[in-house]
Amino acid sequence: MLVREYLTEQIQRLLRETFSLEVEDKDILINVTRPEFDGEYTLVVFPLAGRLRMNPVQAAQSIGEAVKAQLRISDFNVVKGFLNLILDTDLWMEFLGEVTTSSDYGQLASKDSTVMVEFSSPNTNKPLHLGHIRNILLGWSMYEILSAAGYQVIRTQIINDRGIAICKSMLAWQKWGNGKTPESEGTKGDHFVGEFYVRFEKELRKEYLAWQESAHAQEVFDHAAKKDESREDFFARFKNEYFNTASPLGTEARTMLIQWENNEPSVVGLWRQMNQWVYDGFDETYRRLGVKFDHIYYESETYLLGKSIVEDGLQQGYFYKNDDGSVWVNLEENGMDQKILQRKDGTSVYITQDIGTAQQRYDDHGAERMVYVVADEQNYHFDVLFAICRLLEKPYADGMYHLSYGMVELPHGKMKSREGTVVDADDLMNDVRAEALTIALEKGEINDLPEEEREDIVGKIGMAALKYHMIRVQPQKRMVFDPAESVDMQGQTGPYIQNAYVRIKSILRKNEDASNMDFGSYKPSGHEMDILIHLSEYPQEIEKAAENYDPSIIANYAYKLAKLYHKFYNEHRVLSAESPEARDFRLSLSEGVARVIAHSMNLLGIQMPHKM
RNA sequence: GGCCCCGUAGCUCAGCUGGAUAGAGCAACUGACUUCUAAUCAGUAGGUCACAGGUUCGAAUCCUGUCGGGGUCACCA
Repeated sequence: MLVREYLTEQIQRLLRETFSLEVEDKDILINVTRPEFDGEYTLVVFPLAGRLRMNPVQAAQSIGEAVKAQLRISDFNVVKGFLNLILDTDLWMEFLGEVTTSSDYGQLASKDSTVMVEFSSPNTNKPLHLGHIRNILLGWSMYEILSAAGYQVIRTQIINDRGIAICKSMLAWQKWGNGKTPESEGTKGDHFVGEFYVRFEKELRKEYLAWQESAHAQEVFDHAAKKDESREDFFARFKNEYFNTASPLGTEARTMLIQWENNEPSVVGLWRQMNQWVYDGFDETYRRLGVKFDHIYYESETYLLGKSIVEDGLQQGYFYKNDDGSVWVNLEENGMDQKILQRKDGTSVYITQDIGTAQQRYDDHGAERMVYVVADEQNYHFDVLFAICRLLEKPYADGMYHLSYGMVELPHGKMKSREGTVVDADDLMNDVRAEALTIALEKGEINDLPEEEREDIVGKIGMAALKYHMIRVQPQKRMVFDPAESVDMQGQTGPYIQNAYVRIKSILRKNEDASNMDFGSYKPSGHEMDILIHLSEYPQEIEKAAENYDPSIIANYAYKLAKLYHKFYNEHRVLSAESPEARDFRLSLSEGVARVIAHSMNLLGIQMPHKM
């Protein structure tokens, strides 16, 4: 018995049969009744009144009478054009029975459609940081939410394992690594490689500064600087060009890239080795975050397919060749610019791999939709990518969606690796865990548990705090993250929601008589009704979160449910209720809340502890 | 400058596919643990929903413009 579904269908039928009015689902606007009025659900009659040729109050009154006579509605009242409905208690009890017994409340009917979700997608030259965490959490919860909404979902990532960046780390390791390995240094592989990337950048900067004192640099400055431009501004702007032209280190790195593309065994061997170190490190971080992938794509394996699609597009006249031999696409008709797809030397650019990867994925899995979880700084990139796929009339073009999210910033501004202000993912997880441990020890509830169990609980609490903190904000909003204040554990937080669950589990553990539940003619209180109503909203919220690609909807839903339960808990006794019927009802209600809390939090990748 | 996103309480955010008197948390203050876990609850205080027009029975929500913040407009990824 899905309450909202029942109301919508039945009112639609009733309007047709009793009022000869044919209306669509979407014209039946049903809200949860505001607390200051009597009722559980409210039909907004304004849109219907005109079509019934009545004023809103009359219309609401006559619909109310019909509804009361024909449906499982015990009473109604009319306020202006709002028809407030009071449903039969036994309908609610039936609903509660379903929540507590069926194993799949919150699992929507299969939609028989495959969706692919791409997330994380790191570069292989640096460890994961705060920004990746937001990405990974969004991607993971979209996977869970879409699955609950009835889709077949494939989790994927693209690993940018080739290009100049990884060559920088490789070169630095060759030059200054002295044969060290993550094992020899006892360092996590991704951090190990990241250090060499940083080392390279440091040496490059040193080299660049020295070069700026040379006669050659003076010459370049005299020629290329804008009028009134300071040396400082000019050389800041010139950095990339320096790397690509005058820099000895740059030359070495580029040479390495060419050797890689030519499959030079020594270079490819080193590349494999360093990437493997990174993957081992990433795997550990993913494990701690509780995420997995079904299919991992590597840029090194798809960029050639991208290049061949570009070639085909050129043959078929979708793209054009410039005088210098570079290949372009003109998207001006779509309100975008012209975009390069292949350099004049025939090498591919960033977007090429995405073109190839999309095709590869469609061939592999036939997904009708592909969701890309990528920061909003790449909005334009994805507009262009999707436009190109439409231009090429790819069958998957219309199912592509960019789940764009705002950057995570620190109180002082953006994270900058150069200034050492990057918040490392592993460090952050350690911090929140430590904070959770401190609070748990103060409370003392879990002090007597075995070490292993305690670790498990503290880990769940810390991760809940971190994950909830990041998911509760709508994706498109950028967020400021203050590592100094770490993450709260009180108020609207993950642990607050876990606490409601733990309280319920504690009650259920103490309940020895879990045999037949008999609610008799128990009439739920206002607080209890609020919980029932909110429980009944759950399927719709999942649908909404899936349609809008917005996990924050579930985060807010779960919080409200926990809040309602805490409130109820403080005002009602469960085990020592005033009657056996009340006790049975409250035990059931608690059980239902625990199930839905666990289910909804699982959609966010958050696990429940049994004690805290 | 063009295009995109954001602007709601001191701070962090809900509410936005038009509905009733705009809601939470944090911070501040006041209460509630011999009573199923106080990581909780109850209360006080806090608002020109950035601004100005428009659309209509009704606008925080939709449209237009303005202002403020961010992103992007690379043969970087």
